Amino acid sequence: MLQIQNIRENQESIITALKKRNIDAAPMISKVLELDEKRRSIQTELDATLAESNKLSKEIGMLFKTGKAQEANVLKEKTAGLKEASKKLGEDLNTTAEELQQELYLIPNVPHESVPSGNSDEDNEEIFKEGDIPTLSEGALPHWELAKKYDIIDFELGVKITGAGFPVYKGKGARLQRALIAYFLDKNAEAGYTEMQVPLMVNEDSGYGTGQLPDKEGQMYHVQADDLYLIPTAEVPVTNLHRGDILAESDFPIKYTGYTPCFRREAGSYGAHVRGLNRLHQFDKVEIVRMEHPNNSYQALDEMVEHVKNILRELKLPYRILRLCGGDLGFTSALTFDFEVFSTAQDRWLEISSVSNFETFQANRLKLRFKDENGKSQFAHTLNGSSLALPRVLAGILENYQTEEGIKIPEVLVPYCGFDIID
RNA sequence: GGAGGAAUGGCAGAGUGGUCGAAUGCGGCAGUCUUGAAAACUGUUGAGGGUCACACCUCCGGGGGUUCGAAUCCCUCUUCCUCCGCCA
Repeated sequence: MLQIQNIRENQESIITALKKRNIDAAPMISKVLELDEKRRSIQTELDATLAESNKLSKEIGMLFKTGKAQEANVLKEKTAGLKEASKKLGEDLNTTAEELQQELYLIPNVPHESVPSGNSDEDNEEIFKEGDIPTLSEGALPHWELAKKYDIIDFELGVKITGAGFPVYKGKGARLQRALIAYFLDKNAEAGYTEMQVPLMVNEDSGYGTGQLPDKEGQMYHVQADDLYLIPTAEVPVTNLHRGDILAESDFPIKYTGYTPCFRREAGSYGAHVRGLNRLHQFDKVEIVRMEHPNNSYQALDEMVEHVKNILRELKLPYRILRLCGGDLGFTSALTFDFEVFSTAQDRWLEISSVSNFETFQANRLKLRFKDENGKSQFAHTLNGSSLALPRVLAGILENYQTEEGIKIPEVLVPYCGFDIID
């Protein structure tokens, strides 16, 4: 959520920047400013009314104390009108503030200056590419065929017990997945991220805190009986760890990592591109989250990008990095880099990580602040990234590492797996 | 799930209708002293709105009510503690 003060002061530049997202924010902005104006004028009027009524109450108290009950009763009558007025003003204030809040929820984050304009993922800017694309032998298979051939992932079994998009990992497939999780967590810990195990269901406040609500209501599984949401990413519970906090400057940087299953309804996505592991309702992911001083957040973002690069290098997977264009940028993000692994057998790029700086957009909703050097409260910057999303990394490994003898295990994973080939 | 008790500032903990945004202690910050540190002493120290800056307004778990006036009384929700039940 954008800060109202920021909108007041920079409306022109905000509207210009939001054009990169292909939206004309001018009507929203002027509505917000209008409501803000209205809110403040009601507030001022209410304050004056309350001040008057507080003053009278004090006088009445004094009069009763000194035994002048009659004079007090005269004053009492005067308060009746004030009371009525302040009640009405209070109601107006609430409705206006609520309306303002709802409008503010609709405005996405302002893209960073480096974000290119564009309409869709076709306009994302490739900024880095690395790793050799393997030459596979004749008859190389996509991962869903490999999964069947070596009996390591069973999609039909998942359908039986739950439904489409909930695969069952078996034997060496399960072990490889667990190895990846452990390997990612170890790499993250090595880089100074503290491992956290967090709840997989969150309340509504947490959903609003990181921006999934109200924007992406339909994408989360909602447990209605208890009004809880299954997390779509560890970003939600981990970032909300500091909801409402006022940190000291010396608390920065705050670096967390966490492994969680993620649940996404992904309503309405079917077809060839969602086959196998490409898109699931439940998948595993290891996430990194940072809370930073605003002066340092872009350096932190670079560090996160470098960190993910290192992991992919070690796994020896061919990958590229994209700077997302305005049209593809997430609602809450100011700048996002996507990592994609090239899946040779599918002959396409698969998104495996997304690393973003939200600047103060989430912090404003979370009320996550810190005391600056002057002792003033300021919003912190929040960032997060996948390091990494499991299914597509798994798909990439299965497809790129397949040989006639079987699927080789990347060297760094062998100690975690306890075997070096799936055959 | 049943029965009782509780929720106050970073923490501990007073406050049961008016001068309480709230005593006191600890912690934090600044200073005095000291070669430096510690101790001691002095001062300072919640958040939000509003204003050029003041004034002023709101907040004592959340919401609602009584009253001229609520941290204090009433209703309700949530959470925590104790006991019982169930249970990985």
